[in-house]
Amino acid sequence: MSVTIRDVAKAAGVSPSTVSRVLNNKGIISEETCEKIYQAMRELKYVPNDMARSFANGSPRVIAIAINVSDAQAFANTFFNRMVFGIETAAHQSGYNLIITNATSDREGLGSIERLIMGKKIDGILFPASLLQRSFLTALEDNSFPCVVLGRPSASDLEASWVDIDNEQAGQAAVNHLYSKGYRRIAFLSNGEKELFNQDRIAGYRKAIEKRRLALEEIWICHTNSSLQKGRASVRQLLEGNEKPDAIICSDEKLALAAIREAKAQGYRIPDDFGVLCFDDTPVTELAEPGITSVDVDTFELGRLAAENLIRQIERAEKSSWRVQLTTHIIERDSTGRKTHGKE
Amino acid sequence: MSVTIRDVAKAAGVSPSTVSRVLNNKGIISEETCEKIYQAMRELKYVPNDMARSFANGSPRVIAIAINVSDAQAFANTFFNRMVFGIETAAHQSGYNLIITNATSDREGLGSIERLIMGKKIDGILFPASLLQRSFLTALEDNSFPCVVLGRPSASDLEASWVDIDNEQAGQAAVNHLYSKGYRRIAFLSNGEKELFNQDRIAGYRKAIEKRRLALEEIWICHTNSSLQKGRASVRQLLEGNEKPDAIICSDEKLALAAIREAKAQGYRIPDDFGVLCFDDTPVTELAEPGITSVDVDTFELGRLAAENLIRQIERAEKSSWRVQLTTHIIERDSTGRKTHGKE
DNA sequence: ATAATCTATGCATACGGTTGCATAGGAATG
DNA sequence: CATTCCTATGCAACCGTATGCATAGATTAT
Repeated sequence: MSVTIRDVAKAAGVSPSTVSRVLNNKGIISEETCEKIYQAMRELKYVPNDMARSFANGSPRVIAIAINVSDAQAFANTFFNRMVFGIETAAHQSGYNLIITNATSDREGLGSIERLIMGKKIDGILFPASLLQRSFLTALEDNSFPCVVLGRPSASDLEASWVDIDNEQAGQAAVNHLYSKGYRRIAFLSNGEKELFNQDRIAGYRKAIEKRRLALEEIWICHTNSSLQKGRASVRQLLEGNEKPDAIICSDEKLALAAIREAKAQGYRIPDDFGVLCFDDTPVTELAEPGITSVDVDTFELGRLAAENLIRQIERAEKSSWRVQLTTHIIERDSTGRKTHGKE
Repeated sequence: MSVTIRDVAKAAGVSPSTVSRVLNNKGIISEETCEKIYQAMRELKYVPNDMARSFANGSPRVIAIAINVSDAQAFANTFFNRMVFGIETAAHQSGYNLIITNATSDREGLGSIERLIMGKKIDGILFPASLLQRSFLTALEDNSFPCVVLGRPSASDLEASWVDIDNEQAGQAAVNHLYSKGYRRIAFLSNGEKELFNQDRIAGYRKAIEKRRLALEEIWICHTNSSLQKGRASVRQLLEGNEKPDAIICSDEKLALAAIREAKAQGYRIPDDFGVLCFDDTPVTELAEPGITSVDVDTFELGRLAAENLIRQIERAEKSSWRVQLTTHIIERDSTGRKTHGKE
C-alpha cells in the first residue's frame, strides 16, 4: 500500500494526530516538530489520500456543473466552453475539483445530479438556467444545498443565486454603437419570442431608442428562429416595407449572416447603406465578410464569478441569494464600419 | 446526520454487512432478506455515501480529462467540446464521474494532475497529446496508471494507448472526393509543417494522388499558418504559377476561406473553376458562402471510445496499449459542388 | 511555593462501507 | 443417523484522516 499519515508519524517520531495538524495548520505545533514532520514527508514522498480526507471531513472539495449531452446547442457553443474554463480556474484556485455531469435522469430513477448530491460526492453545483426544473431547484433550496444558476432563471420568484450577462445593457449598447456610427433607423431581429434574454435585450433596445428619440416602429422588432432562410425572409419584409430600417441588431450570428446576404441581394452596400450587428462573438462573426460587429461577453469571467460565489456559499454556508449581471462590450468590425455617415 | 447503512440494517433487522452485500450484489442473499432490505432503504430514503465507498474500495470511480486553460485554441474548438460530451457519456454509462482539470502545475510544485493521481482522487486520466510531456507520461507508465492519450503522441516509442482520427485516411478521402467531382490538379495548403496530423494528411494526399495517377507538383504542397492573410498569399502564388491547381485541400476553415476569397478575387468561380475543401466541420464551414465541403470527424465518438477504453483499463487492470484511428467522412457542400465537371 | 494557565502533543474514537473468516441451520450423502 | 457440504448471515477488522479530550511539562500569576 501507499505511504500513510502513520508512516510519516512513525518516521518523525510523533503521533498521527500531530502530522494531521501540521497538514491542516490546526492547533499549535512547535517549530522543531514541524520540521521533523516535513522532513519525513519529503523522505517518504507522502501524499495525503484525498478520498480518506474527503470522507473524514464530509466534504470532497468538488463542485459540479450540469450539462445536457443531448443538447446540440451547447456543443457548438463556444460560450459554454469558455465558461467551463473560467469555472475550472476559480475552482482550482480554491482547491476544488470540477465534475462535469449530464443532467438527464437515468433509468434507476435517481438522476445523476441527485446522486452526486445525496452521495456526498460534491459540495455544490452550477446549473445552466436552460436545464432548470422548478421542482429540482426548490428541492435544492429546501436542503440549502449550495447552487448557482448560470443565466437568469425564468421563474422570478426563485431565491437562487445566479450570474448572467446584463442583457438589457447589452441591448442598449447595441443601439448606442449603431447610433454612434450614424444609424438612426434600427431594427431588431430576435431568434425567439419566449426567451428571457431576447426579452431583456429588446427592453434595452427600446430604452436606448427612446432615450435617443429615434424612430421606433413596432414592425422593426421581429421574431423568427435561428435559420438563414427565416432570417432572410424577415429581413426581406423589413426592407420591402414602407419604413425601411438602416441597421439591424440580430440575436445571433446566423441571423446576422442572413441579414447581410439579404441586404446585399437587394443592392444595399454594407456597412454604408445598412449596418448589421449581432450578439456573441464567435469565429463566424470574425471570419464573415464583412466581419460582423458583435456584442461580446466575457464568458470566462462569468464562469469564474459563478464558481467563486458557489465556493463562497459552500465555505461560509451563507445562502443569501446573490446576482451578478456582467456588462458586455462591443467588438467593432466592418459590418457597422461606415466611413460616410448617413443623414445626421 | 444522514441515513447510514447501519440504520438500514437495523430497520431491516439484519447486519450492515448483509446490506452492503445487497448493495453490491455480492455473496448470496435470500430473496426474503433482500426484500426486507430494499424496503428499509426505501422507507429511510437511504443513499450510500459515495465518499465512504470510494474510500473503502480505494477507488473513487472518477476519471479526469486534462485541459489547458490558457490554451486559446481549445476554447474556440468545438472539437474539444464534443469530445468532452462523448467522454462524459461513456463515463456516465459505466458509473464513473468526469473531472475536468487544468494541466499546468501550480506553485506547490505538485501539479494538479499528479495530485489527483497520488491523492487517489481519480482512477484514470485522459490526456490531450498536445499537453503531453514525455517525462510525465513515462512516470504514468511506470506506475501503470490508467491513461489514454487524445490524439496520436508524437514520440513514437511510447507505449501509451491513444485515440485519434485516421489522418492519412482523411487525406485520401479529401483527394478522392475532389476527384469524384472532376478535379484533377489538387493542391494542399497546410497550417503547419511540424504538426503530426498535417504530415499524416499529406501522406494520405500523396498516396491518393499517386494511386489515381494525378498530377503531383511539389509546389502544390505548401505550408503556412492559420491566417487569412498568409493563406491568401499562398493561394495567390499557386494561382499565379505555371502549374495552376483546380482545387485545394486546406488544413482548416480559415485557410479555406482565404482560398475562396483569393480565388474569387482572381476571377475564379467556385466551385466550377476552383474547388475548396477543408478539415473539420464547424459553424464557419456551414455558414460560409459558398458552404465549404469538409472532412468531418465524429469527435463525440472519439471521446466515447477513449473513455470506454480507459475504463476498461481501470477495471480489467490490463495495460496493453491500444490504438484507435477513427475514419472520417466528407460533408459535402457547395465549395466542391461542381455542376459541370472539368476536363475528364 | 502553589495554583492557574499555556503550549505541545498523544490517545482513542469517529466517519460509513467493505470483506475475510466464522458459523448456524438445512440439505445432501454415505 | 453421522458426516459433509451448501446457503445465508453475522462479527470484527480495516481503509486513512480528523478531532475532542486528556495530560505532561513549562510558564505565569498569586
